[in-house]
Amino acid sequence: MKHQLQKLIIQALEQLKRNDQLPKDLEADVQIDRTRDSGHGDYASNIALTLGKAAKTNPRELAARIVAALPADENVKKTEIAGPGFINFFLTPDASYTVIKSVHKEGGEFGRSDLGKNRRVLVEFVSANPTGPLHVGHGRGAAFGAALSNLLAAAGFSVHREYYVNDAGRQMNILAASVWLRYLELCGEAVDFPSNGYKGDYVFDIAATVHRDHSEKFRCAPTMIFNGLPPDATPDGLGDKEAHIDGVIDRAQEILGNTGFRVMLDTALDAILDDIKRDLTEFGVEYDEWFSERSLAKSGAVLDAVTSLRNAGHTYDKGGNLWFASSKFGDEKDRVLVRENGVPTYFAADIAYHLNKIRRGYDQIIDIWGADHHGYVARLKASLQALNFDPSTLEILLVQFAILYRGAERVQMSTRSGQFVTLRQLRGEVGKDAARFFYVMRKCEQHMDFDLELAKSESSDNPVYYIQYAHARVCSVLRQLNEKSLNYDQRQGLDNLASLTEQHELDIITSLSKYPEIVESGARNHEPHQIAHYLRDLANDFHTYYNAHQFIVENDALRNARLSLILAVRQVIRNGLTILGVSAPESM
RNA sequence: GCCCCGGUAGCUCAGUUGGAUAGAGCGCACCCCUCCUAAGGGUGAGGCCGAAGGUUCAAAUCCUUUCCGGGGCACCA
Repeated sequence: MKHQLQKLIIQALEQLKRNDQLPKDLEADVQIDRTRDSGHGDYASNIALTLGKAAKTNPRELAARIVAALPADENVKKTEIAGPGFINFFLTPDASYTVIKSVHKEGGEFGRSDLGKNRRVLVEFVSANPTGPLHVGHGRGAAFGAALSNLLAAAGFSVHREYYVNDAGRQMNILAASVWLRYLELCGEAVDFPSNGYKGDYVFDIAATVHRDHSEKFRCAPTMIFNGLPPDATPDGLGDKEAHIDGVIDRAQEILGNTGFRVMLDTALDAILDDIKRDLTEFGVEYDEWFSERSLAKSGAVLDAVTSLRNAGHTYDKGGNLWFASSKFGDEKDRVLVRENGVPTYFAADIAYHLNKIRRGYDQIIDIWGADHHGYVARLKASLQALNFDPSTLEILLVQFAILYRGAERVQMSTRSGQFVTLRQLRGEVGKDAARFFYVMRKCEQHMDFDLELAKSESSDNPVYYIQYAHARVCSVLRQLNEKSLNYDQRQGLDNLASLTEQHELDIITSLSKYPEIVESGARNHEPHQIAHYLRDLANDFHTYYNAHQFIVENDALRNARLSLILAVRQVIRNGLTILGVSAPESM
């Protein structure tokens, strides 16, 4: 409808230009907005206000000319000029009813748009290090990334969902060493567990797997490991936990050899990655690809990336390290690519990864990161720019942590102690649907309070419940219909939409017609929360209607018309919830 | 020191990319079931859009300055 009105105005403007009532070279960006107040009609355009100056006429007079030049349209009942020069459009009732027919005809496809024109988008999200289970911070990235991907797909983009597996690097080595030490404990050795090691219970489980499969093959005396190492950090501030754990890793690699160390690492990686995959699947989050960091190093892509930067003349040696002059491209300072020991940094691998993404030919690349990584945005974009790629093809969205509350009380979390709230625990407590919905209720970069009590409550205070209940209620009405030995006659319903004249009904029809616009604007702005808020409003419209009117009435035509309307509501709720990854139950 | 995010009703937040009289939920005060789920609905009170300048026909929205919260970074992946 919006686009249609836009066309009408453009035609009117062309007409005026031909009549020399407007300058020929006038460029106009025709905006059509929904009115806030129904007294202002259904849609409004501010075109006369924006063109007033360039056309050297006062806006109201210009508006009058545009209206006079406007071609007739069967959907437009009348136009009015209002306020400082707005053109208000009033639609005919028939035009409004069309949306119900569209919903019935298009079903699950209703609301889809071709905004994306099939352009290929890669969305990378979660990508948590496989060093432990996902926690509630990752949960928000997962829910947001999945919802955004679905939303982009609904808006006509061809979406590729990807998880970057950090299966190389120091953190994995620390994990492998941690597993080994726990394994030694299982063998009966007494170990001073490093303060910087991974202390979660899952490390014991992995160690037990190693012990079961390899018995005591990797056993050695702890003194062989710890003698002569830099001391670990102590509570009084002495020692160095980083130097200590690095020492432990070196000893582990010496004592176990490559293959033995690899057993620790791979057993851990397999177990944790499997767990993460299962966790995400249960959370309703699916991926097209799990991209391995290790594969980049193996294929030489990391060294290629470094070489490319060097050949482009943007690197230099200092203090034994190879630096990238990222400050020339907007970063606040230069960054190390390859350390003096010859090991490329995580950053170098990240550059290689993004070059790989670009070479795969996506029109747009979206990274969804935790907000704690925001310092990396500038340097990564700098690297793409240095290699002559357009940095705007890469869009990095930062997701803030969610702070959990139980009622008014803040839930404490601590990664250090290994006692964090996992995503799995959260799902167990509030359920998948509530978790998915609550996570995407806010803009991603906004801080969020997640109230566990509210998420669990079965009342109208809880928006998930409220929306799902509206869906279930429609289903319930249909069951009632059957109990009264009546059937829904779609044909008759859609032929009698004109009998829907109650204000509640007209309000719902307006809401339904907004859905495609919400999908577009949500996709354009990367804001799935728009869908969440929209569904809340639609559910509210429905419950209000339900309370005010009977649907199962004597009059066949009216009854079927009303049923057509509420079935359309059910369909749109279902479509919206599907994008958010929330189920639409038939009964509750 | 630098960077990011936020400041809108008592609370939690929307606000259609700058539009007409700033919205919703909760909470509060009243009210509504012989009726498809009261797991619901209605009415009302409640606002200097943090502050000050600026940009223009028009600013909660854009720019500058400033105040107050929250988070992050300072050769670690």
